[in-house]
Amino acid sequence: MTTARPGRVRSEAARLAILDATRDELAERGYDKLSLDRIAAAAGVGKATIYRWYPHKGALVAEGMLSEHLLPRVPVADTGDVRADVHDWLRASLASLRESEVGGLIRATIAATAEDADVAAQYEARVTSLTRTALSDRLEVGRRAGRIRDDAPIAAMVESLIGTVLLHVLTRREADPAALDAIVGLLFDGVAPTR
Amino acid sequence: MTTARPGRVRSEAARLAILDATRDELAERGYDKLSLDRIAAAAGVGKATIYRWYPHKGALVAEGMLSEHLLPRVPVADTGDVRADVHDWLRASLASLRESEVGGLIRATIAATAEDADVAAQYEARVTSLTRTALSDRLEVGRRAGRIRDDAPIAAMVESLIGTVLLHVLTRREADPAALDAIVGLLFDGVAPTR
Amino acid sequence: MTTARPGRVRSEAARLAILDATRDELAERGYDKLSLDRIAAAAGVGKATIYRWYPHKGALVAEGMLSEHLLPRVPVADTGDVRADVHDWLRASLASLRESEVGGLIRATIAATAEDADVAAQYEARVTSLTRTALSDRLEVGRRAGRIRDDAPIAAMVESLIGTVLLHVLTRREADPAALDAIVGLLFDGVAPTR
Amino acid sequence: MTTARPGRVRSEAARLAILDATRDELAERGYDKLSLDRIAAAAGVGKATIYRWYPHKGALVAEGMLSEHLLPRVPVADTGDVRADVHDWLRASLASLRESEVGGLIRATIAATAEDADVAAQYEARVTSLTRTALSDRLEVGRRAGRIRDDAPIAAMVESLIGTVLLHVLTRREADPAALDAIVGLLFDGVAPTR
DNA sequence: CAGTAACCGAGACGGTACGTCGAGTCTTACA
DNA sequence: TGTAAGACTCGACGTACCGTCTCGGTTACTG
Repeated sequence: MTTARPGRVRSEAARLAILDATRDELAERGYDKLSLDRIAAAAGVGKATIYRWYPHKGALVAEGMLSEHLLPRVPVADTGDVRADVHDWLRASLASLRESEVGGLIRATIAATAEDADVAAQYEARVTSLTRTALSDRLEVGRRAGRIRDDAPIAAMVESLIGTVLLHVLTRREADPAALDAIVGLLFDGVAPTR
Repeated sequence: MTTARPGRVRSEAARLAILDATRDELAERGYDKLSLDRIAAAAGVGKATIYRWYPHKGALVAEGMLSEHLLPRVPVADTGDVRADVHDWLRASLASLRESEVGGLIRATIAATAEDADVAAQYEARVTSLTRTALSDRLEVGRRAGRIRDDAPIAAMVESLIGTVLLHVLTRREADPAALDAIVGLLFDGVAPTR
Repeated sequence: MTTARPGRVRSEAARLAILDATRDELAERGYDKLSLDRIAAAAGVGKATIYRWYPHKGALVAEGMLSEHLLPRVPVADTGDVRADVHDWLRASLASLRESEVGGLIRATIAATAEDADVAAQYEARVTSLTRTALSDRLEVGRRAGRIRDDAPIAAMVESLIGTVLLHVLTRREADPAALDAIVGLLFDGVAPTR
Repeated sequence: MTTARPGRVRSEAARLAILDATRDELAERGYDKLSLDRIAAAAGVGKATIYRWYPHKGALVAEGMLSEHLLPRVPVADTGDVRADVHDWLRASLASLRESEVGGLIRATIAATAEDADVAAQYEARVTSLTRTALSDRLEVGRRAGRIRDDAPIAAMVESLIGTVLLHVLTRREADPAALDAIVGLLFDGVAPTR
């Protein structure tokens, strides 16, 4: 039951213009060079309109991230072959970073996350958790199909996958196919001598 | 044969005071709230002295990082048991983040790395590479000792370990002992069914 | 019909605080040691507010001068005796320089005038011209009363009077009464032998 | 008997290079934009060398002024006709200001004089006094020749002449020939009705 | 359908920090 | 001892943003 207060209603056009302008700024200049003056000007919006809805610079970026406005999702396929599906997800994730706008956005996001605990919490709860769940679910299916050991540490594997992507983003490295194979091999087979 | 240019020599006292003040500011406020005015004041140094040696804020942070001034090193022990040594390194690394100053510094470092490609390159070349080498060397010894398969993807394993630490830093998570065990188990044994 | 632009209106309080602080700084330290940082601090105003309205240091000083804020006016009396009235004006003008604040302000004004052609033009148009007119008018009345020759070079006389005051300011000299008499005698009687 | 102290002797080349560079800077940018860094660079001299000999910026300018390095002298001729000689001096003085370098230098000098009492005193004692004496002497000769009244206020006349030149410099005005005639007429004949 | 409450753009405000430049001092190596 | 070079502290410059605050004006619910 919406309260229906009196007064003018929030302008959706302004909201979207702000988020679009934020995304552009973030991709182009990064988080700490983000300027609300510039965003307001680019969005054709008064600065006060931004501050009416977002208390901090961080809050604005957080909203941008957890909407569709900032980051593309990389889906986890299910072809029946877990190992191949994980491999593909990893390859696709690293490939998406090659598109310069996506790489810039993710790095901006990481910077925001590093600087601001609230942003980090939002990000974890509403963005990373989706990826985490998607991977977990796929691995769980693989386990039930017998492609993964019953007692396998699935959560740890998800962590490793995400951590690997993160490290590649920060070090701005290429996604070397051989290295990809090595990672997937590692996670599935481990390094210990054959038991 | 040093060139012996004319003119006053660079003040080592000023250099150290600047790096100390930078570390304190970084730990306390993070990378994007870093103020060179404040650093200069805290170091008892003119702002021009900072800019004489460091063209960007990023360059200053980079120098701070690759000296002993910013980050503690976590050594990799060799007790004969690779698995335990890796486990200990991971536990110690994650534990060091609990000390609030270290956590703040690392997050500031990550932000700097995300925002500035030069900083990232420096960091990779002079900091991460040390850890990477230390871990690789230890694993290599383990391999020669037969505790690790001959064809094991050691480089990938190192990546996974560092990526895991990174992800914990950014998400500000506790180092849950069970999760630690899971990660080490994963890396050594993989998730595939027993061959 | 005033244009009524959008946006917040200019703060009159800030404008006056800036001019007052400028006057104080100018009297105390002179034109080239004038610091906009100090003015802003003394006026309780952001530096940007000064720069928003005055593009140069010179423009600020110019505005200060042509308002009542910087210089006192010395009136030209009309007692019926031109010679005495001019004498009094000259004495009063030179006397006012003895008050340390006025002397400092005038010297600052002269420095501003010497350094900046725009300031000089403003000063001529809106300050000196008032004195020039006041003296001219009084002398013209004296001419009509027959106390001054019909073909007397009134404009040149005004120039001489102002130039004399100026020279005293710059050389920081006392207003010697005998010298005053001599100047007035010179201007009325000339130096040529009696015709 | 020169004392012949030990050590290297003062470099005359450096002294002259400094004064030349000072004159150029002063003519081009004026007193308050004078930069000792720039002077030192232009003169090929260390900044310390300037400060060894001149305690303040003002002292350097003062020395420049009272040497031949800054200002041209306008001589006072003696053709037998005082009135014409004074007229010519005034015309030549005002004409010299038209040369842009001289005008700039004089205005810089005035600014220096207005800002710094020491400079003003030096200037009065070593520059203006020369002009003052030259004019006084010529007028005195005229008096002895009967072209000027015995009781004429010669000092006041000199003041008026110098004051007039000063006012023209500051107001950046043309030397209008008719105005020149008027001034000379004023000083010789006064404005009072014929006695 | 008039009031009025909440919104909107524009843009000025007090501040903080930026990166640069200049003043005046000090420290080298060399002459 | 004097000199060129150049690093030093201090402080001002003029610009850019921050987050706040009026302005005049626009919706849209409410009495």
